[in-house]
Amino acid sequence: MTTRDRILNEALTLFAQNGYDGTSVEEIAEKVGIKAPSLYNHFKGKEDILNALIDMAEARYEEFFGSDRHIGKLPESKEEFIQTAIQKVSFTMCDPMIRKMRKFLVREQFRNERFAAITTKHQLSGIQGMYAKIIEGMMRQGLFKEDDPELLATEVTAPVALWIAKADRQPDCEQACMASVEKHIRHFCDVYMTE
Amino acid sequence: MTTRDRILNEALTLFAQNGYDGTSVEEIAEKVGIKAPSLYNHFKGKEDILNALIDMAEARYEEFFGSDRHIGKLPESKEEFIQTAIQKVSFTMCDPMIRKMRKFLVREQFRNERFAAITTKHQLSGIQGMYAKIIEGMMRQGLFKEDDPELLATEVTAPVALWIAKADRQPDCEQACMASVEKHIRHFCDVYMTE
DNA sequence: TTGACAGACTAATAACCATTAGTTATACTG
DNA sequence: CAGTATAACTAATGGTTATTAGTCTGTCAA
Repeated sequence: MTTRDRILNEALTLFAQNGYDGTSVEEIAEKVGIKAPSLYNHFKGKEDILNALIDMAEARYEEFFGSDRHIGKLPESKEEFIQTAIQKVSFTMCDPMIRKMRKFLVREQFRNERFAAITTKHQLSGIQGMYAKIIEGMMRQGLFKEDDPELLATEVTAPVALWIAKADRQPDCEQACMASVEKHIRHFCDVYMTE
Repeated sequence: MTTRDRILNEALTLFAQNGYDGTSVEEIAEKVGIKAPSLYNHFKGKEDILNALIDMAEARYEEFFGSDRHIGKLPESKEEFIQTAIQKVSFTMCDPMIRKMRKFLVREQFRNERFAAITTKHQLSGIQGMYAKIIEGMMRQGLFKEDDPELLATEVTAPVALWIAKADRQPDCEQACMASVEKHIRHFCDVYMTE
């Protein structure tokens, strides 16, 4: 792993923990194991690190939500839909790297329009669009009752987003949050799926 | 309005705009119209202001979500439920003071357990509990189909919370957000209410 | 009128922070 | 081996920040 990558990594950790303004260049350098001025061999300055991180985040979400590849094959039963969904949520909630990205974004979302747009894509339009496609596909196969896929996507994903946010704030209730998520998804399927 | 209150007011505005670490004591004093050192006649220091603000927020949410008074009389028809809900959302979304409080809280939610708990109360448990009571009451009157009131409360409030958050980031799409909210609430009522 | 007090001011301090300049050592490349 | 680029270091600069000490002014009660 290159020094540049290690800097980005430690910066993300600290920004997620204490925010951009709450983190000093010296802190970052210390975590990397170099002196602060050496950091200027890799980045033009503190803000340059921030921009590199938001570039990363944008690329990641673009790749994840933009292509249809991540949708994979459509679930073929109610139980498969539920299991797939829960697994995705559990991963998203607990994976340390994704959690750091998310906290970083939540903290800095008001910094400028670009941060705002990426946050919206991540929290709302991205996941919603992805699930809209899945639900639309399953509707065509008769697994979901006829309805507006976009609306259903919002209704299933929004509560999950709030519970994930709660788990980010209070990591000790991850299990409780996952239980709520499962209960919610099962209820959603009971209402909107066929049979 | 006392100087102390003006300090709190301007501090909240700046904290919501630029965050706690992004705001200097001098900026606050300048907005109030006094010099920075004079501010120490009213507060022990910068962090003291922060704590006073979070005290305010906690008291406010405690009063708002704790008592049953704010629920008022239960809506007696589908349309009344929808109109009441939309009006509440519109007010919450647009009122400048509430918006500042919300942005302040979102920015500082990771500061410590207290901030985290208050944020959760505001974003999740508070509003959800309030709507659970309303829906439960309306269920008893036969306006809602028999179901778990807590689950329904989450399903109706969570998407709204995300759209309000989006409007906080991108105030130019308040109208679009309100339109989405209305569409969502109407759909929710079509699915879960009787008739 | 006097005295107390709240609350503003000026001035100063000590810490911290991002950044720059200049130097040195190590590791490839011809 | 020579030369060059990379990337680390030390030291210093300029600016900002929170905070404190001490002083001055106006207001109200005795």
